[in-house]
Amino acid sequence: MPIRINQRPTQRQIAARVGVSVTTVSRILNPSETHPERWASPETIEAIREVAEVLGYRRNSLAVSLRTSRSQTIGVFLPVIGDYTLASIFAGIDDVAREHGIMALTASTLDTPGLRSDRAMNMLDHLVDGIIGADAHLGERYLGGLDAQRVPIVLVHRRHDDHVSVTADDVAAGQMAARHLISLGRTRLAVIIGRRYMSTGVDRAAGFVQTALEAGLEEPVVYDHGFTVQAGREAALAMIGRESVPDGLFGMHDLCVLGATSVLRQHGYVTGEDVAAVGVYDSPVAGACDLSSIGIGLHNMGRRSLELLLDRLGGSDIESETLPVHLTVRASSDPSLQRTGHTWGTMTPKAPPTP
Amino acid sequence: MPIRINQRPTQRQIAARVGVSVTTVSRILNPSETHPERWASPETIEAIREVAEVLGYRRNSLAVSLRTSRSQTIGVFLPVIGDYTLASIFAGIDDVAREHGIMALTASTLDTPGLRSDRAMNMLDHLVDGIIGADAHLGERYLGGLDAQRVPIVLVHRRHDDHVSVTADDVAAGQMAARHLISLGRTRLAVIIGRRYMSTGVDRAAGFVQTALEAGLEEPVVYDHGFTVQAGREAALAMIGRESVPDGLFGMHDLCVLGATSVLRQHGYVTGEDVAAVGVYDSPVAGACDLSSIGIGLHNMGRRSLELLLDRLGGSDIESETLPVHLTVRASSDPSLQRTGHTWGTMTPKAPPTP
DNA sequence: AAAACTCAGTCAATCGTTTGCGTCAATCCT
DNA sequence: AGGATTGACGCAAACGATTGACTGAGTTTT
Repeated sequence: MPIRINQRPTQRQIAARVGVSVTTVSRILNPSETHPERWASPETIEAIREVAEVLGYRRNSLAVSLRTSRSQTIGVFLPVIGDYTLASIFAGIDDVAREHGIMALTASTLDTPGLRSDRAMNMLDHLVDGIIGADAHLGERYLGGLDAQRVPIVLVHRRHDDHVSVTADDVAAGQMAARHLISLGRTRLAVIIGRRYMSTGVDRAAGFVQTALEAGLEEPVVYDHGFTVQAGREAALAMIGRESVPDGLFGMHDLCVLGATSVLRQHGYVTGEDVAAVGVYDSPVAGACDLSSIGIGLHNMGRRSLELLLDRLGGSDIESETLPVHLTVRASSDPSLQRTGHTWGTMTPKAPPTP
Repeated sequence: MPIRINQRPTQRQIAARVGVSVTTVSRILNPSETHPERWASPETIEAIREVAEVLGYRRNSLAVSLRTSRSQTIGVFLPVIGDYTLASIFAGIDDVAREHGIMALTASTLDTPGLRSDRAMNMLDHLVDGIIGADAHLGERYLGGLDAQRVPIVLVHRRHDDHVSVTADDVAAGQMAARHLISLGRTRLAVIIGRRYMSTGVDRAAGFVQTALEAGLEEPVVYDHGFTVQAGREAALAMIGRESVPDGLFGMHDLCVLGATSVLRQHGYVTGEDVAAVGVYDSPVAGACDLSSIGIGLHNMGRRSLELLLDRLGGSDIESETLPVHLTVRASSDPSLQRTGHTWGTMTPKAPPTP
């Protein structure tokens, strides 16, 4: 008896084997929640279940989607994939997707709106039930071309007035960073904000600058070179070029702070002493490099975004959420803390292993 | 004239507007490569094109897939998402996918074979045309349960005898690391390999150990705590616990090396001097932290994996590929190089900004 | 004993495309 | 002039599942 030769078994085959109609098979194999009626006798049910089992039946999601116009699929837009931050958010999304048997179609859009539209079209062709966007730009409609298709959209990480979003409390993060630096006696502050279209950096800078001004400091200098290591390097070079190296630096991503401090260090500015540095995301490297950082529950942020989208798809009204942030102080801002990190070849005396 | 009210326009609507059959519409709107015959008069073609345009027609990929049993969709399995390495590979895959109008369904499997099978089932329900797996385990069949469904599989990053794979030349990477450390006069070597089921770590360790032995050194100690920062910390603690801190350390991931050196540093072993450290992947943090590292073209690796899969789907025979690796030496292994990295609060004299 | 009500199903349409096989006129060939 | 070819299309059956409407036998109600 050939169980499955090449093709996947279908309901029709089960129906034939059991001697009922596909209707009955369909009704038994996935009882609708709304009408959980008994559509068949216990024996028939048993028979269908058994044949399905032995044949290794699995429903064809595509056929279901076509019929029901619900694809159990969502689209996820990431500005870049390959970055810890976005990938972590996606991990949270993936988590919830798995729990709900949903598939995620992913596309990285490189923060290029044109690319985003193209890929959105592509996704809609696959009838995604909803979209999660991590690549919103301030001052520019998010997927404006998709108005006609009313597919629910939830933004994550970056906010935009047009849509519900799940973001960190970025303003609070900025305030927190500024207060921390000020409490350490730092007076000449600077902030690397990523790009001007990213609400994350903009909001953090807003809180940062506001707090600095309220404390009577000069207005912090804002650098918008990006959020990568390389961007941090460029920002640092700019600081050096304009001969205004800050004594307190806040960067919107651990990586750009590391990039910046590496260049500053090259020019003689010792991190933790000459310049206190604070990053964001509290990524693993921050821990390994003794970088003070403001942690954001990225994984949870991803989770919430899909949970909200699912609520929305379930018919509920949803509202934007703001997640709390917290600061972890390390030696990069407070040199009194033990340094564990990458102090390659310093003159620090070697200690014996602690017992 | 209502252009599209709520539903997406269909071929039927176009057919009705133009006054032809859906057959003709279908044939015009996507001429089959095999039979590029003229199915309609120039005027009809023009009319169909125009109506399609004005209605904003887009074909329903699901319906197409159902009919043709080709979904233009692939499944991608990642062990973890949120890691630079895997995310970069995925970025390469995503690139090719975009170029070919293919959608990628992603699932992270946390290196748990059961989870992988479950999600594979899910993907097959969506009729993925093929699968790319970055989470193969040595000594364990990869997706063995999927034999009946003969869906093409290409492995990436980690190899496995059962399938074609695109990997880095991991053995060479290990040899390269060992030779480098040996050339620096290091004699007590150790290697952090990730987990024993990862061909990456195992192969790198093989090359590393072999080279060390050939050079007449003692056999390097192997640590298999994992590849994360935390794993590196644990490995370092193990080294200290067994009182055999190496003077040359090779770790299979920049992050675990950073984790390890941070702990070692805490115990007085200065990176670059007491212990020369080399990582893998040459990630941005390696640059920022002056970590010597063996770079692998991860993005390209991802690209090649999907390109191979597509070749396979196109009917070609495909073979495994091995990509070259290259070492970038920085201060973590060679202290004579300029240190730029995160030397928080050292006593290095401050230099004036270079002009 | 007729009406009403379950139970255990079936029928057939539908989702949006694709595609092998016609068809019907006009034109071409010899 | 009669057969063959070509151009321009249409029919209808898939693909695999869902679902509102219906049926026919048995049981209960009044």
